Amino acid sequence: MKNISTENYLSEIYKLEQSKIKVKTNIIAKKLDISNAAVTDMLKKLSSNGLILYERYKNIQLTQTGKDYAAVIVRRHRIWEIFLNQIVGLPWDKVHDEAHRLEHSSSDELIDRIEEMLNYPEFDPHGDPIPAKDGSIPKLKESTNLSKVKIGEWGKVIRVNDYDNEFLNYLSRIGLKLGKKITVKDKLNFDNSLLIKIGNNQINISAKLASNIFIDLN
Amino acid sequence: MKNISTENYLSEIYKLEQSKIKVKTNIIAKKLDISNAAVTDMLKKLSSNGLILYERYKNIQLTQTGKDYAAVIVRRHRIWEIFLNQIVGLPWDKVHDEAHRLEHSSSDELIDRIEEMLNYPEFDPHGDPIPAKDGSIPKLKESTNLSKVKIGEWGKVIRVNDYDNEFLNYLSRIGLKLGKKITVKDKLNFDNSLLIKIGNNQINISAKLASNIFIDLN
DNA sequence: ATTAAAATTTAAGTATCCTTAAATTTATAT
DNA sequence: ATATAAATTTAAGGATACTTAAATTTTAAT
Repeated sequence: MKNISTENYLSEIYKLEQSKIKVKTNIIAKKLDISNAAVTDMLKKLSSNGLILYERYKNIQLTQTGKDYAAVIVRRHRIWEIFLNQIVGLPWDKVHDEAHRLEHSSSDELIDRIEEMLNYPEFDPHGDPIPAKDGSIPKLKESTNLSKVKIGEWGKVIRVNDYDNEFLNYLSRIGLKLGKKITVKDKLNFDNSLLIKIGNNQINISAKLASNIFIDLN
Repeated sequence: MKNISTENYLSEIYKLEQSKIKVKTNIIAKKLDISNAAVTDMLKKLSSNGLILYERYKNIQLTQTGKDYAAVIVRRHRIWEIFLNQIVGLPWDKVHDEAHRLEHSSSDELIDRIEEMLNYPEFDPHGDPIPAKDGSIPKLKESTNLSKVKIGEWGKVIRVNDYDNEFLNYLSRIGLKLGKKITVKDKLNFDNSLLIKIGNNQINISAKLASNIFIDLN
């Protein structure tokens, strides 16, 4: 176990790489809510520790060592999330923050044991894949951003972004969970909002909200 | 949540006070495995933060604020220990270290939820009492140090010290658990070791080992 | 009461990870 | 192509929590 700060940098960079987003000082600073200068400082350290490839003003990349280590952290995080959700019964919008702290404080033995208890899950409560012990990642089903779904089409929710607790809490309140069927009934050009049917309810959701929900189209 | 270091100091001081041991720089340094100078430094900070009463060269005492905060940490630790032992299935000698890390990374909501799952236990897997939310502590049954038990007497194990994993692991291997009946069959003046009967086995244990086991005498 | 040993504190310095402000480099718009 | 904006880095500095070495105070032994 390295220090918490290093672990946070590595897992943010890892998640950005996974989403095919170019990794830059700026975005790391925003994600970690610290100054750009602090990030530059740390990038030099991570680089000299062989965890990332870094040249001034250029994009950042994890080395294989960095990637392996980051996968361990992300794995810890996502296994904790399922555990907290399924076994402890914490709601969707609480598990992320809790898991974010616990991920730095648990031995591999504990994580492996919990993984076994959960019967080797592949996806966390938000639909994100859980890296296996060897670093391999379960394939995500192809998905469509809800904001791109056309009127009349329907599908099942397979992933939601987990950045924002208010967002997740709202999803719970409208009964939106992984696996739920959603039909797009209408779209307003005016504000790009969507009228969706979920269960027996029809609700209007904003474009921004829709863009954080991913659908397995029928 | 304050920082990890502060939490470690407070819970060590708290445990020392609970055991009626005079709290001195020296002993804190040993418990936390750091230099005396570092402890002196930190005591000044804790004092100026109103968590302890401290005068140079004198004994140290928690203030009420410090005591309340320490109880929260010790509570977190011991609830995690039971959870890890009973729900996750970690052995006796693994739970302490794991809980020691987790105690700094869990919200009160999580701890309360786990406490509920465990049906409000009063003692941790080593027999130590769990402070309640209001800081009150379940009364320990009166106990006798095993090394003080006379030949022919018997009783049940109600607490063991949790300082040393090798010790705990050895107890497991000889089948010694909380609640087990132990009879003292003989004592050797030569080295103060004891011959004890536990289950159907008779074994010889050292004076030092015995002094870390506490018995509810018949 | 004196002295030696033990405990404690002070002093000086280190590593980590952050800050703001200023300087530099890169990207974008026209 | 050039000006301007945006991103990034450098520079200087701060808080935290350690370290070792030296100085001071307390404790214990005689």
